Amino acid sequence: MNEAFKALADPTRRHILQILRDKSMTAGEIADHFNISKPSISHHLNLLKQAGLVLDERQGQSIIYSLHTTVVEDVIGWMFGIINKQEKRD
Amino acid sequence: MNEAFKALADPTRRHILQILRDKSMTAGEIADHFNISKPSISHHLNLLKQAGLVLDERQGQSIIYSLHTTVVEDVIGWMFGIINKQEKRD
DNA sequence: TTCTTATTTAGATGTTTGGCTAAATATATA
DNA sequence: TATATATTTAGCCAAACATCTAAATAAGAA
Repeated sequence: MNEAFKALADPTRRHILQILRDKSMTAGEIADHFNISKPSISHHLNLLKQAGLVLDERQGQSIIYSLHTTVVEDVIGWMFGIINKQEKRD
Repeated sequence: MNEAFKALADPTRRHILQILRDKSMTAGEIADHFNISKPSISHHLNLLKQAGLVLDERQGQSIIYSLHTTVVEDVIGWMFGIINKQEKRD
């Protein structure tokens, strides 16, 4: 989950997740939302993928990225653990 | 909220939050949980404070740090926003 | 006031990160 | 096969970050 927290620390990467929330997209479509070079966006996508926050799938020439929510749920769980004082940790 | 996400990206700082979940502590007591110099822990505490994740209060010679959950709740809200596809953003 | 304890500030250093351009790879099409 | 399109990889650089030691500040005790 450390990689996920690190991935979430960057505003561009959080924005990518918000964009993917609405619909899955190719790397190029995602890049079109930013004033950042495609290689840089590709690098961000790779970090998000390593963190388990997105999935990628090649479709012809393009690679389609989609949200993967399992790890997000894990992070939410961790955060709730911080908030809920009464609940005893294992 | 960007500062909170950045603060959460570091494992030491997340550990500090977990420690403070159980009870508020002085900077020194917190530092005793780590093999890191006190100035470094002090720096982490300052970042957590800037991010609104902890509060500090002087009590005599010591400074007591405590969890502040409001921003954690905001972050959780953001994360839920990522997960819940159906919910339309404003 | 002087000494001790608790904590932070200052300044230095090595590592990580986010961005870039240029080159490489993968696929589709002519 | 040759060319075009989509994306990633490689290599570079400046800024940010995590850590350290030494010095400064704040409060209490002698």
